[in-house]
Amino acid sequence: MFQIQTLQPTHLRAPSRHRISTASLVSTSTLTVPISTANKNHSIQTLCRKGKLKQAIQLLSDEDNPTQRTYELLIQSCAQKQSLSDAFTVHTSLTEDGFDQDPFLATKLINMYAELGSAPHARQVFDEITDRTIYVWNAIFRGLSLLGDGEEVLRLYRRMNSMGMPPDRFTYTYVLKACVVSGSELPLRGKEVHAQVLRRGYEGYLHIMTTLVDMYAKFGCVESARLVFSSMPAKNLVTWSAMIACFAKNARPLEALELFREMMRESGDDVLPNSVTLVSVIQACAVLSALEQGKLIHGYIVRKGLDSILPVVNALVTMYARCGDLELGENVFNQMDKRDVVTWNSMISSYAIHGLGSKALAKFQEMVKLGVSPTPISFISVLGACSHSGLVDEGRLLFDSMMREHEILPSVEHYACIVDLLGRANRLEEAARIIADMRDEPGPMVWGALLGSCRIHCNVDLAERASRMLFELEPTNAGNYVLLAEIYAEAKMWDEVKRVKKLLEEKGLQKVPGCCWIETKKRVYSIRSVDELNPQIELIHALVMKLSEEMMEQGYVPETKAVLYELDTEEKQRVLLGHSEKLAVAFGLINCSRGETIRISKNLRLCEDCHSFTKFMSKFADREIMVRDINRFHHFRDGKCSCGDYW
DNA sequence: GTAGGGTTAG
Repeated sequence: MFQIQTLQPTHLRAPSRHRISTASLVSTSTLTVPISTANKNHSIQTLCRKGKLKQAIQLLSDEDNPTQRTYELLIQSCAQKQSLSDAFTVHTSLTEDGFDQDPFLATKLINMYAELGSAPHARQVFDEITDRTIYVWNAIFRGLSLLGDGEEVLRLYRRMNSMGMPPDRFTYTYVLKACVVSGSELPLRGKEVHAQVLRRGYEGYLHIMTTLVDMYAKFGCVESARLVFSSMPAKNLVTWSAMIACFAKNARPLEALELFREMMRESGDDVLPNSVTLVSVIQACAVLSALEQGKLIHGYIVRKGLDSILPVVNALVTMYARCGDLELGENVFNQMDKRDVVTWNSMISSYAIHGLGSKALAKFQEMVKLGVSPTPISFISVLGACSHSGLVDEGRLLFDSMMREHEILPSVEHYACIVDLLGRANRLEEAARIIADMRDEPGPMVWGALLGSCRIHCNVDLAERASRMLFELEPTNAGNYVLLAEIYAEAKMWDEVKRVKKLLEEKGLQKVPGCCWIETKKRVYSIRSVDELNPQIELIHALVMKLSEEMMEQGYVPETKAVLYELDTEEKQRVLLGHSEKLAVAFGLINCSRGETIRISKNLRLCEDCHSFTKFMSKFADREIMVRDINRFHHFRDGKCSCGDYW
């Protein structure tokens, strides 16, 4: 446990009032003159402003009467320098000089300790100050939220309420943020705070309402976010950006783009998008595989001179790759005059989703050689790349190098990658052994990776083991039940299929419906199996049916094992024909011009039948078709797929 | 004296 006693190491210096000052005597050529207190305070402050903290502290030890302002600057300087030891020295001195009950400085100290990453020290300052002004309360809320302890913020917030201390407009923004960071069961708490905001008449405050939009967004409560957003009579750029980000991050990319257009239309020149807004718009294009839209946005970014802002350019690299145009992504990457680790990670994962494992590996090595330290995400990306390309041994070596060469402790995410890598390559037992040897609890991601591999290789025994864990760890994730049912279906264990489907039903869960997006003529369309809104839907269904029949005459054999019903083959084939990606392919054939690549993105993994259907179609209709599923890209051309049927 | 939205992966 953390030793809070270390907070005020009084041994660091003797109490100032009993000191015999030496440095306060400045030697001139002829005599020694004492510097006045005002001058010394001024000098300490100047040193702080110049970033010379050590010298400032040195001078402080000889100053008998440091002022509040002097301590304020010293505290700020410690935070800037990220020096906890200097912070202790300053804090000790401040206490000895009798400022420990000064609420102004207590606020600053709490902020400082929060920025230095020490919750216990921030907390101790808070606990020891008796005059807790709203600034002091807000500081501890801010600090603990920043450090991720939302639960504690909410506990303290309740205490503040019961003490009769009224919150102010700042309090709400911190407390709402705390709801987000603490995670568990929190939409409910967030709602309570929301209700309080309304009861106390704070609904007119832009900051608070924007924070509310963001809070609901982070919980995935898109409708609640939208309700707050719509209720706001006045909105500024941050509000619009928060709502656009909400759609982009919560699988509603079309609405993100729509809202962006609405913002441009309705607000005119009053609200012009900045880099933050555009990052979300780029992400939405990426999710949709909306290449033309993305290019338009890129053009806008260049015209506005925002093309040197790293988050923007990094998002562009990813966007082009996810839209299927890897080369454009590479161009952006190559033209950048500065890059950070995120830029490299973006490029590595771009190669990963295109199945170009060796290129990803080369980029990773180039990055390391240039002295850029890989982050945990770099490893997730490069291991993912190995996984998609079947570079099993290379992946294993990388995994082993994490700790040895880069001092990065593999997290569950990395274990999930290595399990996926081995599992896909049908080294399932080896994967299971790695799980058994893990020091930490494997967690749903790892078991999920194993179950996914069992699905590919139809390993019923291991699948049962993995899903037992998964049902316990995440009982409401429908995907796990569906995967297990598919494995049973492939093994023709129909009673088991029924049992799993019943489980799903009992829990009131539903299979996530498949959805595809396709862009043509600079517009993006969404396509679902059941879609009354699409005026062409009947035509599309009919075309899929006709094409399928014609292709079967030429040798296409429907892969019926993904169908979870015990039906005869013909009926199964009918079920498969309703899959959204086949509809999207047909939609593309009708609506995209000849010679234009049909680009589709999908919210789930591509099923095997759709994969072979699309492969066949690329030759049959002589069209290039690109499909991006949840994991990676499939580039179909002339009857073959870029994934080499390994996905 | 304090506040709101964004980059890479899964």
